[in-house]
Amino acid sequence: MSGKEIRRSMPLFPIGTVMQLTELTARQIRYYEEHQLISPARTDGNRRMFSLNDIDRLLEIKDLIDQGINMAGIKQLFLIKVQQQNKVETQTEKVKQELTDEQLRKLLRNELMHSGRNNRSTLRQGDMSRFFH
Amino acid sequence: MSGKEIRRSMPLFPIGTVMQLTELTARQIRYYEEHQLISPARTDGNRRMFSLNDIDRLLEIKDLIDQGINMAGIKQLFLIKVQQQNKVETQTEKVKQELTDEQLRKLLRNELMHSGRNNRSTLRQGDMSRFFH
DNA sequence: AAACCATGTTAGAAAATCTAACATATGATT
DNA sequence: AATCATATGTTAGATTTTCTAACATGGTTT
Repeated sequence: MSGKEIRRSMPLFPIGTVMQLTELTARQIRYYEEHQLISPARTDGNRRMFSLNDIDRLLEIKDLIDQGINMAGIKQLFLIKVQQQNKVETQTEKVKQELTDEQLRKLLRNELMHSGRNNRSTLRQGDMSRFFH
Repeated sequence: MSGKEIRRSMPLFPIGTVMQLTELTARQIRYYEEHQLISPARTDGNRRMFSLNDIDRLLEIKDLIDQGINMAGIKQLFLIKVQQQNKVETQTEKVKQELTDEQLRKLLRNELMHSGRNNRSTLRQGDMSRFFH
């Protein structure tokens, strides 16, 4: 349960890299943080460090902005998204409760093979699964 | 053939991030560059920017150093590695030449399904496929 | 011991990022 | 039309991060 791994939530990128990757300006990125659409980590020296998840989120934000949605709207959409997510999860829990051990094993095996863990979004795209080779 | 993608060769990480990820000091990283074991990109402002490939390589270097191999030895090993790689590739080429179109299609299909593109190393591990979730 | 190798440490300069403030274009509200 | 709010641009000054270059040092090799 230890060892060096890169997780989607690991803060790895400085704002300059994120600017390139998202084609957003530093001003925009900071503004979205100000409105709590993202919460990048900070170094000891107070520089923002972004994770892959942060970048995903920024791409989603960009998309929604392009669709004319404002800060408040985007915040709401994100809220709804987690709710949906939670709903799905408790639903899954419930189903699992009803399964026999044998059935459970099959289900888990299947779950591991497919679905890349949670990241299936309720909204549009914006995740980076399409990126890595 | 365009669009924003993250490639293993894209320079994304500043040296600070690489230090964390590899547990090498800045001094070490720069020293290895000096000896041409890596060639990180530079920003307009001359700051080093590392790709996933660079990080892989640094992890390999670290490993080889731990095994007591020196700069010259590592450089040689890397040289041999590309030669091996090239050999495999021309071999593959040759084989493909001899195939019918039908056979070729099958082979390509297979190649796409398995083997994550080139990164199977001749040496030990050191690639980051194990990292991402 | 002398030389060499890999790394540590330091100093001074330059680049990247930070916050805060003010500026401005666009669209909505009165 | 005048005003307001929103999202973003721009600037200034401070701080952090990274850079190169030089010198220091503990092990190895000769």
